[in-house]
Amino acid sequence: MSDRDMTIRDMCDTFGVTPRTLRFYEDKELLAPRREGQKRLYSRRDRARLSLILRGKRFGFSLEQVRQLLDLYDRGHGKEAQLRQTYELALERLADMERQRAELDEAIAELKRELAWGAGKLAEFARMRAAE
Amino acid sequence: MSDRDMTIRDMCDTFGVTPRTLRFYEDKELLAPRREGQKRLYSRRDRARLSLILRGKRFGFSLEQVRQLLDLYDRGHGKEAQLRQTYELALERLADMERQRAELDEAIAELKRELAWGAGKLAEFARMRAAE
DNA sequence: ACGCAGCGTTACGTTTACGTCAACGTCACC
DNA sequence: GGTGACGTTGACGTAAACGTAACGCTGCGT
Repeated sequence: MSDRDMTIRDMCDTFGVTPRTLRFYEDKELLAPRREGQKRLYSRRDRARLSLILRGKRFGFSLEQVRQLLDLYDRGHGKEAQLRQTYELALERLADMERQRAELDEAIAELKRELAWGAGKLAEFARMRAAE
Repeated sequence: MSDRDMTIRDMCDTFGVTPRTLRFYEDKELLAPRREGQKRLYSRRDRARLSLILRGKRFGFSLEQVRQLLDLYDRGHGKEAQLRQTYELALERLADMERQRAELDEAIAELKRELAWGAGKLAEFARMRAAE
């Protein structure tokens, strides 16, 4: 039952997305579920792709980048050149993410300093109340 | 000369923003420079506010949140209650930022694992070429 | 047979933080 | 008295990733 086709609702429940999102991804050519009459049917392969899409988003890839990666993956099934391209792109992304983390760390440190200052001020108020 | 009013261009050069940005902030009531005829003149106080705005942005506050903080700051000049509110808000932001960093770390680790896998595959290709 | 839940398409709305003209004013300078 | 350089307002455009109607078809339960 785990490898049967799923309806759009099943997919939404499984992956925590809305129908609109799935149709949107389809529109962007990230997904291409089978049709049975009007209804969309998502195969195991579609589910694998959706997993990759969502993972890509967690990594901060844009949908467009994800699409390129999926295309590469599809077309270059194990072919070295394609893998290398994917690899390079991921490396760049990693660099981006580490830059982001550095900035975030910096901002966190700065904010903590401000908070320490504020805490000091508040403690001052507390002492004033106590001394009165 | 450091505490004289500045023109919009001076501001842009000093803070690395565009005129459009300054007008936009004014529109959003984040800034309210004096006018001399038509021209905007930014006082030392305006510059201080802009610093705070940009710092807030680095912290991930939205402009709307920044506006609220500036209002609090203005109206509650040193009054404990206002300071406390600002403090609380900053604490929440800090929590957000640390959550973000945790997610980012997680994503980085995951991406690194994928990269390691890719590197392995690429090494395999290299070995194949060497063995031929 | 009736009604409604659920899926479908199409198309416009939303959010944030500005960018990008367009059309005009004004000031110094040559 | 042009010619730029810089300033102004106003309005529309942009990006991403969907949300939100609006309206129709269809199957299912009663």
